[in-house]
Amino acid sequence: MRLRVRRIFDALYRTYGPRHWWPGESATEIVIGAILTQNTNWKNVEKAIDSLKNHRLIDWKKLRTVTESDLAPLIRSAGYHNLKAKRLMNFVRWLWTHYDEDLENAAQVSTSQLRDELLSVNGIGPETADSILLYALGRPTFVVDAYTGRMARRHGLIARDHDYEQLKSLFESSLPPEQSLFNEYHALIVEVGKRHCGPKPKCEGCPLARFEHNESA
DNA sequence: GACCAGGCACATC
DNA sequence: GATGTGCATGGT
Repeated sequence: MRLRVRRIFDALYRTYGPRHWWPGESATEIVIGAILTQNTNWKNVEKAIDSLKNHRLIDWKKLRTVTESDLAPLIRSAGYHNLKAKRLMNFVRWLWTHYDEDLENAAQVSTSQLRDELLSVNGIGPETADSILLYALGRPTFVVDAYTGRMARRHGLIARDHDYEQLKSLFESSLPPEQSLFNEYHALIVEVGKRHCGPKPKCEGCPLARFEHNESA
């Protein structure tokens, strides 16, 4: 199974090449994007981020000065705007309280401790926490998303539904713990996911077609 | 108009 | 522990 995890990566990389992820100009923008993209199309998130940029709000110190009701209309396009305004401010308060508004101050803290701290913030679940750790903080932690689960099920990596942590450890135990590899792999899964591995499989031309395929999955 | 998108928290059984 | 529901906009 571990070999298959690596072979799937090779097949995806050969087809799509490097993805240059995360699409964001700074760690701050990546964290904000990770929260805004929860269950949401990235295009809608980009509009919200542009709107925050126009208000010079991709900045933790500036974000300390606004309220949730200031923020919500600016991120409207990303959906769930009231909820996400709360979640974003929860993160802002956490960063203020624990790291003096600066992600760099988290550099000395172990990945597992940081992950636990992030998960304790209301609105930061496992995928968002891992996205922040991997893409904003450069930690080698694997990000699992809805595409990952479908791909793993349909292409014989797992028998049935596994929970987030089980899927995460399958990938992490199959690969050398390198940030650049985990970065690329997750991004490639999203790419093949968008093209072929949505709720309804679109298998024509899929680079994973030669791997076992469970039609019922 | 239905379905989907790079989740998460909370209620209920 | 599993399952269901609210949160919401914009693209296809």
